[in-house]
Amino acid sequence: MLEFAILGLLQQSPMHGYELRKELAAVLGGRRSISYGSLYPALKRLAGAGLIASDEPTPRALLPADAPALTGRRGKVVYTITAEGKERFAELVSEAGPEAYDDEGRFGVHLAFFRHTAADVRLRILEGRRRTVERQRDRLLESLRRTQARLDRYTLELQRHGLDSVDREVRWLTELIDSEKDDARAEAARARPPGTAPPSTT
Amino acid sequence: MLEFAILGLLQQSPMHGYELRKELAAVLGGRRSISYGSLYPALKRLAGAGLIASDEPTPRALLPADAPALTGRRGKVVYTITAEGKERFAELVSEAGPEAYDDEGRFGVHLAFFRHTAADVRLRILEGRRRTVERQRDRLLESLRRTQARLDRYTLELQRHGLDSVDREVRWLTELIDSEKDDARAEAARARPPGTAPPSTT
DNA sequence: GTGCGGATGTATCGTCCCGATACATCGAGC
DNA sequence: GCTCGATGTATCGGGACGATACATCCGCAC
Repeated sequence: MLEFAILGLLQQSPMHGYELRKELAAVLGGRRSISYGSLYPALKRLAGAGLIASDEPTPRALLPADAPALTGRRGKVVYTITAEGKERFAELVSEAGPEAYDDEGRFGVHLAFFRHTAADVRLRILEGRRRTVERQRDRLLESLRRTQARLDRYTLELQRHGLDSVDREVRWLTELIDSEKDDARAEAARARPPGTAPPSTT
Repeated sequence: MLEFAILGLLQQSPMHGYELRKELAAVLGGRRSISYGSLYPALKRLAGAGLIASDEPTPRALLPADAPALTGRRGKVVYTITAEGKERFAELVSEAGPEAYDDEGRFGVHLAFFRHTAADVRLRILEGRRRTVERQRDRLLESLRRTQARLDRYTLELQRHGLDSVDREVRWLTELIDSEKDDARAEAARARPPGTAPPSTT
């Protein structure tokens, strides 16, 4: 997931770790952020796989003679996506199976890069996510139905809030899906000569 | 966090792993569940620390003579909380610092066992959680304000939904806090002789 | 009556992720 | 002149997760 997000961000422009972390936090929706303990190993893995290149500039070049021996003096490391990295990103961006929507974080990353995703894949991911969240809601409802009586106020309140948030997510996804379908219809109408019958909405 | 939840559940009654996992999922709000890859190591840690005892019954006792050699035949393992475990749980339940509310999961567990928590600690945890979530909201708003222009529809939509969910959580917490304060007032009124002046609401 | 799927049940392994921590620089404000 | 917070790179230990393996029992369909 992290790898995916990193490739997506580096696709836009080269960055170093610090920027990457901030952009990542924005992409992830702001609620949960990524730690350096995840970021740097991920960058290493990506570099090892040849998907990104680390550009380590000014390793203390053109120094005055009184340079402090060899203190750490780490230079900024700029990461750039490679051609293989772009290929890999294209692959990841067009995956439409459960791995694209079952995990919340992963789904968020897909959504963040939807502008690089084909329209039909977008729709499948959104609908898949909706199914996943609906199943969560059903499980929650079921569990609430069975245990409601012997729950105290706080647990009940927690479940209620969870249920509410799931409901809202389903509604949100439905709006997105509807708007996607509208776009698709408009697109089809644009490509079709006027007066022709529109295809049925399956 | 897991340890905390396990102790809380075993406080109510002894269980084996499978039950524990299901109850855990309910406690966690139903959205994210715990895997065995987390559960069993946690149980081992707790047993190692003497906070729970594993009761491994019927290790193939009273078998007919034609018992199948020594096939695996694992017996059910029932876990029981020990006296030290109860002490530890009491400690955990009364912690009111950031560790109680900064992490969502941890906060959820605290809430789930609020009936074992003193009223003043409850209030401090709820208010701490609200501050944490409000800070998340502020960061999100700030980031939205700065980047709004150059964001595409999907990213924007994701942020909007995130913001909405944060807002809802703040409102929910406020309701809980108000209701806690009402309870506290009622309690104080009950303990106070009629006609005495109520304490000021700080 | 038999077989098959799904719930119950215990457990491990590799991989990834996180929090804490260390180190280093630089601009702003006190 | 000094401290505080942002910028910046990096590691380490511990913990969580997904995948996987294995075993039992029950009900339902064929």
